[in-house]
Amino acid sequence: MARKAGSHAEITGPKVREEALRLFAQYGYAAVSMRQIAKHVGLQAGALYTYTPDKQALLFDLMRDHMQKVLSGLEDLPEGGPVEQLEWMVRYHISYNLSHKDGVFINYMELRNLSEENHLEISRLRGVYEDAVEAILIAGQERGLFQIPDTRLATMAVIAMLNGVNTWYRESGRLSLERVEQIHWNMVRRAVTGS
Amino acid sequence: MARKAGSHAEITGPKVREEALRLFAQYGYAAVSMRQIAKHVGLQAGALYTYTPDKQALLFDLMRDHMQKVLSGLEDLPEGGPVEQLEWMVRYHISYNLSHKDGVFINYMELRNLSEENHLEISRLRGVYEDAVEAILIAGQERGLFQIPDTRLATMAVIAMLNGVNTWYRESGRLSLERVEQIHWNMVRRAVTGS
DNA sequence: GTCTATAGTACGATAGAC
DNA sequence: GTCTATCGTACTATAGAC
Repeated sequence: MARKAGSHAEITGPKVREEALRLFAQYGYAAVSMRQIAKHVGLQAGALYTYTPDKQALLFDLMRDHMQKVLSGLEDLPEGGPVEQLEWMVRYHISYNLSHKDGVFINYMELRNLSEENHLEISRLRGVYEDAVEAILIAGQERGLFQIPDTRLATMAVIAMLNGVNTWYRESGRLSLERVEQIHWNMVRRAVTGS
Repeated sequence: MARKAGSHAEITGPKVREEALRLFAQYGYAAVSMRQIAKHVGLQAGALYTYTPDKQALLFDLMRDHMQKVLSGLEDLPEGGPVEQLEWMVRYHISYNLSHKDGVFINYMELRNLSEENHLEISRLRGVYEDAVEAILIAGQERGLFQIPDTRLATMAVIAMLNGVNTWYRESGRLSLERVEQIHWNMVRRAVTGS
């Protein structure tokens, strides 16, 4: 297909999202201007509006895409007992988050910059993830494998602990990813089973 | 002392800080304007500069004050064994954070909006807190009370888990503060001792 | 699809009156 | 200590040319 010089929709669209994600994660949604995003993509600011109706929609799309990818990864949850499933969840959560730091970060930090409608949808998706974790804890509790006084609180505590990894882990650091996963699994296992 | 009408330094100064803290926590530093702060205090924007050299200094002062209060609370750490000290830390962390939500929140969210120099100082203060927690874990490890493969990782994991409470706890909710503290202490104890 | 140009608004910070 | 007024700059978003 013949195409005008400077027309690169298939490349430019993803690049806009990529740069926006990076810049939002680094400086925060409110602190990043459309001009700044455009500059990093190699466009004038006005041209961004070919790819997003406005700045808010750009943020929302990035956050929703992140959550949808996180949730679709849950389809690989292995069959088996709650203990095996919980270990898989711990490792999946840590490794997915570490390989998608920017997405994780904006989903944490930018909730308050969403419109009310968009906020509701992202919170809903987050709830689906929390429910998936809690379902494992409930199953283990019912079979007497776990000793958990409150499965919802335990769910939030486990997720919070695992989220913490992203704040300090460095690939060049002292501990390998496998070791970090393993130590966290040990702590989570002991926290929910007492053994 | 006679005083001009509208002169209220002793009242206005704290009120500026109070409103700034509230607004920064609610909307984010970058999204809040000096005009907005002034309006909530009952001033014109220019008058704010009687109380802070600029917006950045206002943020930094709020964050530093929060960390200094958190750290000065550590002076009440009871003498005794590592297990008793760790329980105290868990309860202190949860209850202090829940009673100073806005301060906790901006110290989490606004690090990236600090100048490099200010960022260094806040990170240093945070490090002092982390070191205090780790010292307890190290003491327990040395006495054979804890079984922790890596005390630094365990420190970060415990702090992350406890920080999570602020994201979901509501006073009007299902669980009392005491119960939340107690359940978390149980999980932390089991995570570090395996019993 | 991207550009230039711009409308309309808001920002942080300062100057000088009172 | 607070006000009014304002400087200089930056913002989101749109219009119209190519």
